[in-house]
Amino acid sequence: MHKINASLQTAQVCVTFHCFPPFCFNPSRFPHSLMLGPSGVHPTGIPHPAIVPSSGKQEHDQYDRGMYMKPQVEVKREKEPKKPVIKKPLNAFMLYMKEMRAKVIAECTLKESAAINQILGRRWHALTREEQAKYYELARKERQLHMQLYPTWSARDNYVSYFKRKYFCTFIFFHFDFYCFYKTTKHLKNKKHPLAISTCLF
DNA sequence: CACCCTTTGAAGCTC
DNA sequence: GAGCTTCAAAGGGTG
Repeated sequence: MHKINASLQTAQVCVTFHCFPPFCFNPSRFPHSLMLGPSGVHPTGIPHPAIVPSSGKQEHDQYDRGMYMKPQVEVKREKEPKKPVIKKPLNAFMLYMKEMRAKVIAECTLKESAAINQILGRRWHALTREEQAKYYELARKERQLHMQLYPTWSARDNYVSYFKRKYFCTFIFFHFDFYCFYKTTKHLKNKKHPLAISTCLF
């Protein structure tokens, strides 16, 4: 009927309701200030990682200049072209991970990204200031390039605030409670479904 | 098949 | 402005 995933440890909350398709929560449904055309080519015509075809899975090559574009596979609507999303520029650690991941996989014969990232996190801290500086500089250049290509882009374009999530949860719980209440009272008149209490908790 | 896990850093949000 | 939250990448694991 419904599925609620709440990960407090990572402070990332995801709510998916299968029983109420119109209310299905999806960050991509929030408007983005800057979208690219179907070809994935930026209006400036300058090739960049942010530019990737709107269809198909994201590809990762050696210097993936399409890494800023993410096809909105979350939105499942037929006859509606999937609009690409301009992604955040990678920070220093992300650039380091991208470069060293293959090496760690080869060394440790691991494939699970969570474990690999733990190793990369430890190795990152083991780097000297000079070694880290190389990646900070790379990240700075990436941000500069990103800013040049997408001057109107903001990280908030891909940002779903806690308020929005909380507000949405309240909204769907209210409707879910109402649904349960309705289903219950169809058989048990004058008995309120206990789930209805959850609405008050928000 | 969508989401979790796991990391750091940048940027957004809230108070 | 401090402190918290989200999202960038990755891909095996999970429900």
